[in-house]
Amino acid sequence: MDTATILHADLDAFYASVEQKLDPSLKGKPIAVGGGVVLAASYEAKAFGVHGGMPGRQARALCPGLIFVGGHFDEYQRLGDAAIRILGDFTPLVERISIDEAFADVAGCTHLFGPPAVIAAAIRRRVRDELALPISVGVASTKHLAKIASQVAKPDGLVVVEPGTEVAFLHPLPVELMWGVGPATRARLAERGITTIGELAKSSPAAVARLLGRAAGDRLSALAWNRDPRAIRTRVTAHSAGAQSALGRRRIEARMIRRTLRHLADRVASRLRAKGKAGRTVTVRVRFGDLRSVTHAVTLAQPVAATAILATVAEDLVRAVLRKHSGQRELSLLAIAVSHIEEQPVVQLDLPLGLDDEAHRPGARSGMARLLADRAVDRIRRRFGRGSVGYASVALDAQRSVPDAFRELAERQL
DNA sequence: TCTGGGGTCCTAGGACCC
DNA sequence: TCTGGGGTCCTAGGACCC
Repeated sequence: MDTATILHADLDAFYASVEQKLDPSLKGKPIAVGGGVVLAASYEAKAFGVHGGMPGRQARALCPGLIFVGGHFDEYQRLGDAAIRILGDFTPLVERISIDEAFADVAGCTHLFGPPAVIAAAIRRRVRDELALPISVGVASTKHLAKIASQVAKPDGLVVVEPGTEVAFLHPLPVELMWGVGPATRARLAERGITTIGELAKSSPAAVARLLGRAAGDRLSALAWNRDPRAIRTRVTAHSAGAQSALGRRRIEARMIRRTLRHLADRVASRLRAKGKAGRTVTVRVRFGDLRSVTHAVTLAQPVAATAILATVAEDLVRAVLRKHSGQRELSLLAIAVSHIEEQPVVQLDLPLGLDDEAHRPGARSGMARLLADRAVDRIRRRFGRGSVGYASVALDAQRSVPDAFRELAERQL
């Protein structure tokens, strides 16, 4: 690894920066996107301890001058895409990892644009000039190190780790800057007196593996010596799709569970259908009033993409969970996820409905009929918008804490 | 610090097969 | 009577990331 051609580009406090760009009077002020829940905070707000996921009132208590803004979700998508496109003007080797963050390998384009550090500076300039947004970039020989470099560069900075200086750069830094070290791992390492990446590097890999498990131990030991060459992956598709809904604290009640699961199943299944996919494993998560959560899963013989079937399977799973935890009185969250996703060849729309065995049972609606009904709904929504048609009981449910537009920003390509 | 939503990966145990 | 090994799939839970 004697070249440093990997870039990691990361828009700073992205949603909040977009709001400050759209309304310059917000510049330099502590702002939070959201209302009941903080979806994103500006640096000025973060300085007070405000962060994403925090309840609005708690944020207001921490930061009395905090300004709440509603959120321009379409703008986030548009500007995020535009920033990634600027990377793409330099190289096709771009791996986007979220709406506001991507890796790029510029090894093949230095003859056109100059050394990686020059390219990184050009990218930052273009994002500033064309989009009026701050962006930090790290340049290094590996993805992981480039990512750490961009973190160190924040806000609105550039850090280049020259070949040969990697370990000297890495070792004084705290372990929690490593990808994969969160609160639990940090605490476990700290018990052993390990707080810097250098201290981790000097611990025996066997000891680290005993502490954190084989895979995590091996990986972190490799990272600590910058021996983790991962390739840029330009086409990454998700292996699962899910949706969840926080409920506050509600008494367990069948009708409310039904409605919530319908809505979640609709979100997940329509995404699958839009990509011609279906999944065999259905997992539900139930979080109780005491915030303890339980998952339950089933793998089906046939993949599902029909809303009604997914909803029914999910209801059965949730019922089983509730039977097993009959002491619980309240729910705080329900979630559905579908995995084992596979291509679902487009079914012949003109196939006679009676072909499905299920249809021979009196009163049963066949899987095929359900899929056809879903497709009709999908078409109407494409023409007239998502809210134009849906399950009536669900369409009325407008009191969700997070807007669907915000959820969509986090969805990954299936 | 218990607070939102969409994801990934790992571990461990059990079932089942050869 | 319990002795051996390897592989795959499934489920539940945990940690982590943005």
